[in-house]
Amino acid sequence: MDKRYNPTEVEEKWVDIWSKNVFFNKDAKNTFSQVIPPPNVTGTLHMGHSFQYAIMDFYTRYNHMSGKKSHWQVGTDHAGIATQLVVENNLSKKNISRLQLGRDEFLNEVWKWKDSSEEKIQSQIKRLGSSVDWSKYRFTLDERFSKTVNKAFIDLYRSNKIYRGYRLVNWDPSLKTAVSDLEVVRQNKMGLIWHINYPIEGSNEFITVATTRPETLFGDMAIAVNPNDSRYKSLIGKYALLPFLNRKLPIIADEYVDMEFGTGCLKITPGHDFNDYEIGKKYSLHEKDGIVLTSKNSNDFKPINIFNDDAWTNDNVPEPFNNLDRFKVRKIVIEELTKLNLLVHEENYEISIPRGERSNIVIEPRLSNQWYVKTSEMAEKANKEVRNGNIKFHPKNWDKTYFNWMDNIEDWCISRQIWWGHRIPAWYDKDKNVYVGENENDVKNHYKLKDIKLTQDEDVLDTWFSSSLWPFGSLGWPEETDDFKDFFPTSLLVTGFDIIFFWVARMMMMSLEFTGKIPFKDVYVTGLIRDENGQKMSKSKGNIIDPIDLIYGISLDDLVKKRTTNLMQEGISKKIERKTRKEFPNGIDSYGTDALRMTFFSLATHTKDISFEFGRLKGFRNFCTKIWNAARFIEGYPSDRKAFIEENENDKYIYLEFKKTKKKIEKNIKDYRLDFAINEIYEFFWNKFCDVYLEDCKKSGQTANLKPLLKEILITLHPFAPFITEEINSLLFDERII
RNA sequence: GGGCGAGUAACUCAGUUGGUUAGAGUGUCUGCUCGACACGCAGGAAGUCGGGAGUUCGAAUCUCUCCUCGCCCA
Repeated sequence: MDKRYNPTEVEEKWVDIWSKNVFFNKDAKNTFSQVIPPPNVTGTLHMGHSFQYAIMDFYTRYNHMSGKKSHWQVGTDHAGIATQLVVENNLSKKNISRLQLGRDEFLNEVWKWKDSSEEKIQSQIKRLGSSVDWSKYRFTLDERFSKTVNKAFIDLYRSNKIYRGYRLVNWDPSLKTAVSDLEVVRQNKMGLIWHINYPIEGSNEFITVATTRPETLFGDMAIAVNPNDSRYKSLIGKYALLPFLNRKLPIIADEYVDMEFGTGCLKITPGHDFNDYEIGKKYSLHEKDGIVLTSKNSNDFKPINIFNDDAWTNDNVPEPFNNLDRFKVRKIVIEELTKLNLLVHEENYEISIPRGERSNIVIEPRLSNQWYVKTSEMAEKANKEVRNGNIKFHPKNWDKTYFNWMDNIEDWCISRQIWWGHRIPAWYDKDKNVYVGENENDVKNHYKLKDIKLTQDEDVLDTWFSSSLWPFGSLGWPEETDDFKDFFPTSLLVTGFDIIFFWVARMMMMSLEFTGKIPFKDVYVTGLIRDENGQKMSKSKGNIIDPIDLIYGISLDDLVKKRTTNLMQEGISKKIERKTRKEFPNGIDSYGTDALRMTFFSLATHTKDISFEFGRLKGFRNFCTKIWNAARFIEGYPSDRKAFIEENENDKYIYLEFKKTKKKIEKNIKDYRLDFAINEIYEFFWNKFCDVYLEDCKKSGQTANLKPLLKEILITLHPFAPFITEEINSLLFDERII
């Protein structure tokens, strides 16, 4: 054995072996299975991925070594909006726009990007030593998985669980697509609230409304007050006149209005506010000849839309306000109201601004046709499985977060007005009738259509729709494949708390819907990896650490270069460089994958935020060296003994300790406490095996047990540190652990 | 407004059902290049466990309350 352990050299050797050979207990009765949360093909993997993959690989290896047929399904996600944006940004650097290229040409570009990103991701997964079967690799937009997605959509549609609806959605005006509630991030900020006078018809009086969005007044359809509000009782039933347009707005009374808020009078703008939409629907507001009417017939409800898809004002807005950006309109509206003496008051007010998760632009509620999944019934079924304990969260407390959302779940908007994704399998005739099916022929057969012209829906599905099918789709569903039969439902899901709603909950709903089974039994919810100061790692903060750099090490200059190239804001690069040079004056050392893995395990505590610590990484690198050196020492005491035989007090002591340690580790693994487990093995190996037993063997000269004991220890240690254990095992015993 | 979580050694964190002198890694201090290992060995310092009150023979752990910080939902 070399005097010093050289992790990268050894690891590369095993990476090569493990990525080509699948270890598989093919005749075992018991199985263990899990699916990878497919990483987005937007670029490369980060610390969070390697953290979770370490845990997944641990359980795959551990279960394999326990004799189970164990399978870890690998794959990647097309990540619709995210990937499309990356490619669009790259093209815009060359001054090419998506529209210039056209749909097909643009998609070609995205596929090219996907190929290169996929290749990087695959090699990273391999480099971490992940024990997956590459022959079973799936991509969410490959032909087979697309069939799964289509089938799911069609089945849901034909069983009335998907519908198309014209209603208010979260609209991203820069991406020009609808996004789901979950893709909207709220930002609280100090803003302004304006008090505006609306004249009362046939009098000199005014009614004063308070609003944070004066620019939407062109879409106003009513004024609402609380029926118990004595200030306004006399006005109920009268009309207010909308400034600039003189549209007659009914003054309606509804308990919904909070008397304490603003003036106690709300302008109702059903086309541009979710709460107002509900009120508008309740009273079926509709405009006729400049008068807004109410009715009991919900079909009458017709909200007024004042924006185009880019959130510029449309023709429902008069001169000089039309064809302008919404923020400009706001400015002019305020100016003109002031001129008319209708602006009463303006004050600071804390507002909550909805922004697009991806684009960061202010989201505009917008009326449009979209596809929805009915969720309430599915959610109830999923909840039951959690309540029954058939699906368990670890740590348990996450079920509260889960229920908090599921108990208030809304229908899920699944259509997106982008190009990269699963095209919605729906066709329209010239009268806009909808036909859903696998393809045009299938549609014509199913609906018994004659030779009429059909056009396919332009939209694609929300990425999370396909992801929700992943646990069974990736295993072959709807085909009854061997993998599906053997490995579904899966045993375990390892994922971050940030996607419990996006993904975990939706997989449960879809899995129960299509297979009648739960998708997984245990959900191991991990925290999110932060930097050493608990800060979220991000390019703009300049605190990103690439797991590969921890494995191989990186020079200071290269690290600075990596952190400062391709920044969105060029200005911050100096600051990032200064910070980086101060924090890593000598760059980053090479630590090796085993040390990184073990660090992750020790950090896998039950907290939400996990600060990645170099101190700990160093500690585990030292541990690897310790293991190597102990083995090197033992190598010097050849022995033919195959099994450990208790011959003296020292032997009795260590073997008992070893048994106790193994027992504790097994319990920790069952409880999903790898942080405890790694501490147990660390403590045993260093403080008991090395410091006590080895020293004692040196003194007594009774060394025949060293090799057999080391062999047993290597096996226990293997899922924690697969590379070094496999290497030592092959050097000393000329065998393979796995 | 509703929900969840955090505050323990210089730093980052454990502390699993309340039980001897509160643990780990890193850092730090002293001494050691002696045949596995200086990425090491031997030894040491370091904590009024956010504040206050209570329950208990006994509280970092349970209860109440206050302070500070974070996240999620509306």
